[in-house]
Amino acid sequence: MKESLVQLLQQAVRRLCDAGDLPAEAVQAAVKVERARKREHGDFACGVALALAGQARTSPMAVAQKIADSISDSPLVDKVQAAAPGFVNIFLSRDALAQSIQTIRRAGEDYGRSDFGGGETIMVEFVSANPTGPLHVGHGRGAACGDALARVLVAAGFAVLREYYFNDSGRQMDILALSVWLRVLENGGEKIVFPENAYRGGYIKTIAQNFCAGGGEVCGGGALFENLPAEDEKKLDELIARGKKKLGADGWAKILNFAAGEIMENIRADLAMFRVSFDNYFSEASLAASGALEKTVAQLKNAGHLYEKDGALWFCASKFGDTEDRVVRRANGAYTYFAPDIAYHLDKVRRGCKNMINILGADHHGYIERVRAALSAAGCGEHRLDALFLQQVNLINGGKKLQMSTRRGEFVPLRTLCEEVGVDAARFFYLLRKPAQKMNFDLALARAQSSDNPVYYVQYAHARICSVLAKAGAAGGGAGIFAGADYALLQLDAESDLLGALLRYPETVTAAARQREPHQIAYYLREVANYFHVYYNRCRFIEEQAPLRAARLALIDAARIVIANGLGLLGVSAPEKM
RNA sequence: GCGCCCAUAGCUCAGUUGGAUAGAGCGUUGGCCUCCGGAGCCAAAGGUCAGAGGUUCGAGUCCUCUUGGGCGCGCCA
Repeated sequence: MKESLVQLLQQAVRRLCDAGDLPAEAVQAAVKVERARKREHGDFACGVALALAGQARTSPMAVAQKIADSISDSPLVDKVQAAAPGFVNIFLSRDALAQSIQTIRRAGEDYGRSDFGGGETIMVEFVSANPTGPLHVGHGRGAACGDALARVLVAAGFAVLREYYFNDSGRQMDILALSVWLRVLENGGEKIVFPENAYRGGYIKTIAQNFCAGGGEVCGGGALFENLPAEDEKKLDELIARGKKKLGADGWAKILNFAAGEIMENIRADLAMFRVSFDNYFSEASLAASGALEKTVAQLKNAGHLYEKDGALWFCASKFGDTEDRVVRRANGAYTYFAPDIAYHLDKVRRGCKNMINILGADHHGYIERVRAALSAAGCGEHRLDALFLQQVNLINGGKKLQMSTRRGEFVPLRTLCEEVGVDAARFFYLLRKPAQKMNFDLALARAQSSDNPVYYVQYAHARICSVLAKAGAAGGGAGIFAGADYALLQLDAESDLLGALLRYPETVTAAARQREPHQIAYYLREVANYFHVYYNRCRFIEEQAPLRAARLALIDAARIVIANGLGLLGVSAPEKM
């Protein structure tokens, strides 16, 4: 549609240049057409005349008039007008509009799909919360956004892989094991001093109980808390060392794996509840186990991108665009988290991902450059790695702003939010903000305002349409309620507004995919719902006059399709009744 | 100190790769159901788009600076 209009305009400009009405170089002017924002401005508008006026040394209005006059007839176009200060406004023909209702209804569930992505593989990595605690409302943003983006990309013609990467090794996991172990001892009646900076959440106690119930045994603490270092983090490390000594490597691993397993299982259940699914859960520990980690380091080393300094092994990231070099292996022989991350992203490349999008919290923004640098160093520079940074979700508690912390046990579980307001409202709530916008979260407020959630406005429009269609079907004896429609009778402003919005759906989907901004779909749907509700109040659909009735029912059926498809992209249900 | 993000109505936020008179929800005020679902519709009030320069026919949007806020800068993850 847009393309053919651009062509019409270009032809007109060329004709004027050939005729000498415009300077010859005007042919090269970029002709852009955009949706008109106001009804008086028609359906599409073009601003070339404003740009050409300088070259032509006449007023923009005169140029616009010339262009409007020399546009050739087209079945698409009803009329073309020049408008101050120099826009060319295009009004589509009723025929073109009527046909588009049929186009939408024929496409049905496929309306809005495109091959914009050309079938290219793209991996969306999101959530990726470590198994140290349940998902909280901060993770919910990543889950809602990542899942919606993945759905949008699928609709835009990409082959999408969804992946969850979790760090199931390293110090965090030891702290988790320690936390559980101490709670187990506590259950056994021992007197413990639970460290301030271990995992304090109540779920740790539950895991400890389950561990005991499952026959897990642990040795007692004894002098466990004597002579500990004063500094908090050192204290944890010492407790971990004592625990490992007491339980032995196997005993420690048993409790660690049990805890991580329980938490991961819980996370998966929460994600399923939140209607988020992954093609793959990728374990960091598996990279070491499979030898991929060693292999990656060797590969970089052989290529001459690693060097030793102060006993540590460094990657010369600064040669590949990062601001400084980064440690890959510490002086104590342990790898940093960066090393497996390199191996992981090389594995993505190995699996054929030309494009990778990592959805990360804004606090990880320095991180993506170094991984990119590593990809270039490994000769995979042509594989594109992008990050979508979601700004922080702050927790508001009694008017005070806290940052959510799994360690301190300060968070609201995602599950709690969904139980309070429902999955639809929760997902829509997250998707109502663009990624770069920070977000404060107050459960009490969310609960109080849940009935104001615009999701109901959109769902209500869908349910209303279904209800009208059902009634019309019943009244009309069932079949054929759309038969004999005369679309030329749709002459209300409310009708052209609604239809105009419906026609914008496909480009809204590709824009959301291109800009990685699923929130655009949410705002678009609110607009469509608004046009529908206005229409609903403006006239009756189940009309006496059959050709008009059928046309109106077809139009709202098209609206039903768009709303259902759009909500589907957001992972929100489109109920027929509410 | 360096880097990234943000600043739009009383509050929470949109604003289509620069377009015409800057929009919506909530809140406030006043209207609309004998009729397809009132979780709806209509209207009013509410703005120096943080500030100052610049680019452009045209700037909330792009560039520079200033102010104010968030985050990051570890051989933590």
